[in-house]
Amino acid sequence: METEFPKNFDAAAQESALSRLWEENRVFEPDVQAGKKPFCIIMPPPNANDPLHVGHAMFIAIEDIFIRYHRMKGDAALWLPGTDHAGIETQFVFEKKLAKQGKSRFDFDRNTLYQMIWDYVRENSDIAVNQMKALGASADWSRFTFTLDPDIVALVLDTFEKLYKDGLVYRGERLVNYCTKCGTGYSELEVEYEERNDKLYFLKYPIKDGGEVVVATTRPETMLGDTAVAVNPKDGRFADLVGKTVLLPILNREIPIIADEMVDMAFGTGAVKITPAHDKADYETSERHTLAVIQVIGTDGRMTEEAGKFAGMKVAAARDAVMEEMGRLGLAEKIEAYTHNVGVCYRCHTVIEPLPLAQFFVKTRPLADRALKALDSKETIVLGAGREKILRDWLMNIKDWNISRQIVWGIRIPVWYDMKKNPDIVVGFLDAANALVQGPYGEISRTHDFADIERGLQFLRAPKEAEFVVSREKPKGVFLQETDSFDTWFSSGQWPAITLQTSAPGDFEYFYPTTVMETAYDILTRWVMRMMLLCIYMTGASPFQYVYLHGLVRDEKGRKMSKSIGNVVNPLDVVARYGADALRFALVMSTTPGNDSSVGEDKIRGMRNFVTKVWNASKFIDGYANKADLSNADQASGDASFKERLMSVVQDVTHHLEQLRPGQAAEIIHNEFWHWFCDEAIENVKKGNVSIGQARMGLQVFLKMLHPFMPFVTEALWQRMFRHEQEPLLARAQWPLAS
RNA sequence: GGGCGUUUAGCUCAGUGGUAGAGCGUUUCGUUGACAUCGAAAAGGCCGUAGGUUCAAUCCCUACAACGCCCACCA
Repeated sequence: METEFPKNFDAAAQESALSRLWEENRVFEPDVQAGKKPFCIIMPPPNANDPLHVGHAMFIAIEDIFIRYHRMKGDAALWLPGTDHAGIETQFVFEKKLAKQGKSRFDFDRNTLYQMIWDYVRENSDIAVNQMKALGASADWSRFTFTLDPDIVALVLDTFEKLYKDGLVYRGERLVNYCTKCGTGYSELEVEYEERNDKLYFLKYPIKDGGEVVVATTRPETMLGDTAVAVNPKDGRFADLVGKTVLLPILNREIPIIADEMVDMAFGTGAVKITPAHDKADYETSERHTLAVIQVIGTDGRMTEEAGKFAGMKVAAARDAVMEEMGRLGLAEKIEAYTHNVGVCYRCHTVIEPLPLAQFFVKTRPLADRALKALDSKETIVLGAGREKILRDWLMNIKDWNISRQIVWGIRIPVWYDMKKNPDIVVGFLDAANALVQGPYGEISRTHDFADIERGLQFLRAPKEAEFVVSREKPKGVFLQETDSFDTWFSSGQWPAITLQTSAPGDFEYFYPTTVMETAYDILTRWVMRMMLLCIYMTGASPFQYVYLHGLVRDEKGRKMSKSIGNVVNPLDVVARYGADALRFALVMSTTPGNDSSVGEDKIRGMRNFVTKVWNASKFIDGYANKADLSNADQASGDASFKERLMSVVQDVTHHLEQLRPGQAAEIIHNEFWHWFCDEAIENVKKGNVSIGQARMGLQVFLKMLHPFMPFVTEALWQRMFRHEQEPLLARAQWPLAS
């Protein structure tokens, strides 16, 4: 006997039981068979230890719709989940935790620190996964992958070795975007620009033969590292100065006046101080004129020994001190207010300090050309309000990718230095008393054993000429491994290829290239582009056919969600109050790729009402059908037109899902179910114009169409009303055909 | 400075070469059993501005404006 039909769908009480039902029946594992069409989405891996925010809920809703639809269609649908170690973010969070305990990362040797973070991540790593399950994500959890799984790491190292052998990885000294607060360098993509109100300082530099030249700068403290003054060769005002020598104030260093096209005659005085170590344009100029590179700012954000008496001062203090000194010398001409854009760290918004550092770079030009070809040939199609053009723009103007990060939490670069051959490599390590000892290896090794240095190793800085060996095993002899680790995106950029190579035997051959990559547009370049670069290089094929870029979720007033405004929607709170189905539908209905959407509580409540509507309509049909005598297959005058309309809805919904338009599909189902099926058709059942048999059949069709969007309530109804028929689980039922 | 996107009902957003749509909000009415987490009805839009193409433009083209994003950037 059926229990009495409950008045409402109790989402909170039933969702976990329904999840178990699906998991027990292994519904989410793809039915891999020859002849079945593969459909594969690689889940964008959330940070392993982060709780979900509403953006995650968005990708889960959209991807789950695609996956559930294709599963019902009979495709071998694989949604491959995983999490990311998120190197910098995670280490940053962990360091904050350490700071609360009055400690820092420099209190621990690398291995200890790595192990501590590992434990911390492990402790929290189920958070994201359980929350995704709570949202109904029908991913194949049996294939779950973590970026630091040993088999994944092995493949990442393979790729590095291959790139190195192919000459696509090199070690080079460049001006690296360095954040002195985070203590690591970044690629171009992690630098943001902010408008700042600063000052433009006009400094007089005496010329050796007499006279002076005035230069304008926003950073007077870097004058200590000047190695030239440049003017434009076409600038008549300075024609007779080119080739003369300037006596750099304070340090009294002799530097040349050079002519270079890079100088804008109209800006400032037309004469520019050249500081190769701390300005990108100046660095390039120095390469053209073979000028010395003198680093006066260190990675700690303080002035170096090269800065003479300013050594040890922080940059801001040094700026004041230098200007004071220049004023005393009568060489400060004037100071103007000046507004310009300053590069800042994308994460902590500290001003980025360009510093000369030897790092590993990936030569991106040849990789980008192949990615462009994949776009040209439509091997990969980008959906998202014109964002393919932005991607193309990046690919056409791409710069080499700095993949070195000065952090512990990540995959350590498999590069080794023979310390006997490279005594000038600077090492820093914790000695027996846990004190940091640092200096060139040649000197340090006189007073410390190699084994002690190796054990307590904190960091190692090799000059760009240092010889190195690429190897995942420690070579025999006195070798130390590079202490930098890979940019997190170097491993996640290989994600579609490497996960499928490790998930299950045959997966790669069957599912690669994947069908859809669905993610937020704000990581188009950081992630999607990198995946195209690396996966095409690794496999020869672009990793996905379609890129579906969803927009950012904003609050009901269109504002970005932020902790300071206090408008952050926590998806789990919403699930607890309104159910996962309501949240999913609210996020998806009427969204289009590439455009932001606003979601407030009103919308979620409205969709919860829709869930209730589905429940109640089902309840009515169930009760009505039980009373009616279905055995004599009654018919009614409106049955034919009912079926016609139903089939037309099926056709529309299917069409939009095929076209990757879940927002449109959702809107049609919503409107047709509510305003046609309920408001008209059910009323016609009451009037006898439509037979209950037809309505019951229609309900089944609607439940199937609704299932990808709101899996829980529809499965609950299916189990109650239709489970005895051929299809025991709605999640595996056959998608309706528009016939 | 270059590029891209957006502009539709009070709000948040879909959509279409041929009398404009949804949710929420508003107004009026309705508590006989699917649903008040509801139903019926209604108000509310020269579909950013100005031109052009077309028999016909909210939709295609051009220019402009506002807002947003990406990139570049003169030290």
